[in-house]
Amino acid sequence: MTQTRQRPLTLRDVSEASGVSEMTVSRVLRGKGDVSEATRAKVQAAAKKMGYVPNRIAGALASSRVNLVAVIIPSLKNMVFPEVLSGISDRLSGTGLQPVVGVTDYRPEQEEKVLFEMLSWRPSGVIIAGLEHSEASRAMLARAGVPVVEIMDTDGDPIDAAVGISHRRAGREMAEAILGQGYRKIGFLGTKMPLDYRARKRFEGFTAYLAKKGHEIVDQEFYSGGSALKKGREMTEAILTRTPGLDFLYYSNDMIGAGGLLYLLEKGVDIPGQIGLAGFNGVELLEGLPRQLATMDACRREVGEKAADIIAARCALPDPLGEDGPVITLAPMLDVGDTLRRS
Amino acid sequence: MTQTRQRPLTLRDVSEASGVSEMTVSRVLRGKGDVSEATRAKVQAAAKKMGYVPNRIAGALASSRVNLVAVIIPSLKNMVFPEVLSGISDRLSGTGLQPVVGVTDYRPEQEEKVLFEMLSWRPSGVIIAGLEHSEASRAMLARAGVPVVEIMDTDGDPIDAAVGISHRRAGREMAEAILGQGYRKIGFLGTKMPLDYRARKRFEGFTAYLAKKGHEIVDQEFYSGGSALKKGREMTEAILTRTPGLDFLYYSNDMIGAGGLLYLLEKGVDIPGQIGLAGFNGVELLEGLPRQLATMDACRREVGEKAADIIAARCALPDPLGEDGPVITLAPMLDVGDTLRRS
DNA sequence: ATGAAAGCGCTAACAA
DNA sequence: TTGTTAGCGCTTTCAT
Repeated sequence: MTQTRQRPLTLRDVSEASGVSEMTVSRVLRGKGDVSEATRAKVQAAAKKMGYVPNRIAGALASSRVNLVAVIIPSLKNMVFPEVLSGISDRLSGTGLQPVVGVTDYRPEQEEKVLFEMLSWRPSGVIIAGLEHSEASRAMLARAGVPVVEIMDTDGDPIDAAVGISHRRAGREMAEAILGQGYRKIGFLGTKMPLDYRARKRFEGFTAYLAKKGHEIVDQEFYSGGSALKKGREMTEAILTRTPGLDFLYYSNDMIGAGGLLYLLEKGVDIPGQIGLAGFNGVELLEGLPRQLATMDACRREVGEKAADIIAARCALPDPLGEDGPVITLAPMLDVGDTLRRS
Repeated sequence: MTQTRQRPLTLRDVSEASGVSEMTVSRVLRGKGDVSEATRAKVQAAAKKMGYVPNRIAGALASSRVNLVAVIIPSLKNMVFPEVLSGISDRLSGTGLQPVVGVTDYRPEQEEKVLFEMLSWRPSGVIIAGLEHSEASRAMLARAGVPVVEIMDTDGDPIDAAVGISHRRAGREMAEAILGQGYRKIGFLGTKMPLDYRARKRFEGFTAYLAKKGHEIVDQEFYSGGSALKKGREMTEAILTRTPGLDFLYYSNDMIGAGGLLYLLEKGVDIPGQIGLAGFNGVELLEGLPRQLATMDACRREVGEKAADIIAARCALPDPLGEDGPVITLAPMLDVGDTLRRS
């Protein structure tokens, strides 16, 4: 490694190299204020030649402005959050704001740590998954003095703004569709995740609707860890061995649903005649399966986009905290695919 | 939103609230230096009650120490980088270092921008995917004055340290295995990504070995965008329609390979008798498929772990740039699965 | 064990 | 259009 320089360059170095005052160099590099074309060119040439990289730490401290948006999500491993992220970064690009991602692993203590860590960099805004946070986290968010958007869920009390779907409603609508097609002996397969509040809300909405119509879930199966596709197979086999009469399987996510679908097709089960299936999320993967699994789209990209828009808009305001942000409830879209219609 | 406070709290606020000098408060909060138990307790109580969040910007400026490691990767959308990331953050946790992720979308200009942006926060180290960077990027990395680890690939010239596999060798070994099983009419299916150097190196290694043995690829098919699983189906159909005699399909990633596998099984093709298949990456998903697709593991998790270890170790050194870091070449592991043996 | 002073590299505000 | 001065909120260093 050709170590060109131990000490990073400062504005002063550029100033000396170009014979222009630090202040003017700063102006050129930020594109603010009036600078003559000649000076501008001279400074830019010098900065570029030296390979000057500004020190945002100093800049941020001096201006008390940080172009960072903290994005706090539970996981990167399941395709849903990367899509949200991509919605966020698309909309943020061009606003001068930059997303910075923190991952909580669905653990509240971890969320607290990550949040503290990120807030200590004084970001311009926070986008955080879910409405359930520890007391300490809620307090930090409320005091942070920046716009906060809670995403993915609107069943609850936002601290500030929120963008998402109602998972209770998603569960309810799925139940409605399933009963509507005449399925009655319904099994549920999900994650063993007491802290995945959104999965739980879907489950609640689902069972509540069944109950209202005088039905209930006949059997259920939970898993944790491992390859979701494989777990979907195994759970499907397990639940059908235990309760052979089931005519519908509702999976808490598309990946395990896809595993179940592949398993049942191999077994030669008539889908959706003998058994109907549905998942949740609307992941792209489904398009390549032998049958299109019924699912419900959580509008992940759109959630990210809208959240980013809210942050960007409020950061542009003179008083970003003038009033609470909006609560935007998107409508989850049922896609019956090939596995949820008996007609 | 109950806006408790407009101005974030400072050390001074905690100092006043606890009746202890700023300096001592700082010592308590950082756990450095000798502070009496009584003072410590008093300060901690005050800070906690007020909900003080330290200002790292000021801290970093004053100490010229930043506990951030910049991690720059091409994409979050394909399961490979999330695994690398999780390896990184596991190993970094406990060292006091925090990963910060930037995404380049396989675009060199974007890489340059992201890198500049991250370096402007003066991170303690950089982990960046690939060995191919623009001149400007290489210059920035070389001048950054911090350890740099280039990951995923070791076929080339690292700036400083590197951890990865040889993709040429991965391609070569796959070719060897395929020819070894007697397959001769080989088709290649990949991404239309001139900037995915690693995919290209695998391809080169693959074709070079075939050539050495007097063979060559009979047909090929490329795609871009869309659901990889679905594209895998479509490409497989396309290539076999055009060139029906193929007896092996080598896919540049497991996802399109999985799509091809599902397609061929549906068509009733004898796998691996009539046609053999192989992908690349060793993704978890494969475990749930009807047949285990042959693949080659890129050791993603391990790459992340080793890269993080290198950074952590060198950051702990008095002179992190004393000498160039190591180049660690991991051995890609061939997994023949169920689709690459005729025996 | 605690405090006081100086300054990290930049930018806001003002002066020229 | 350009330069000067005074901090931003912390930590370093040195004194007590």
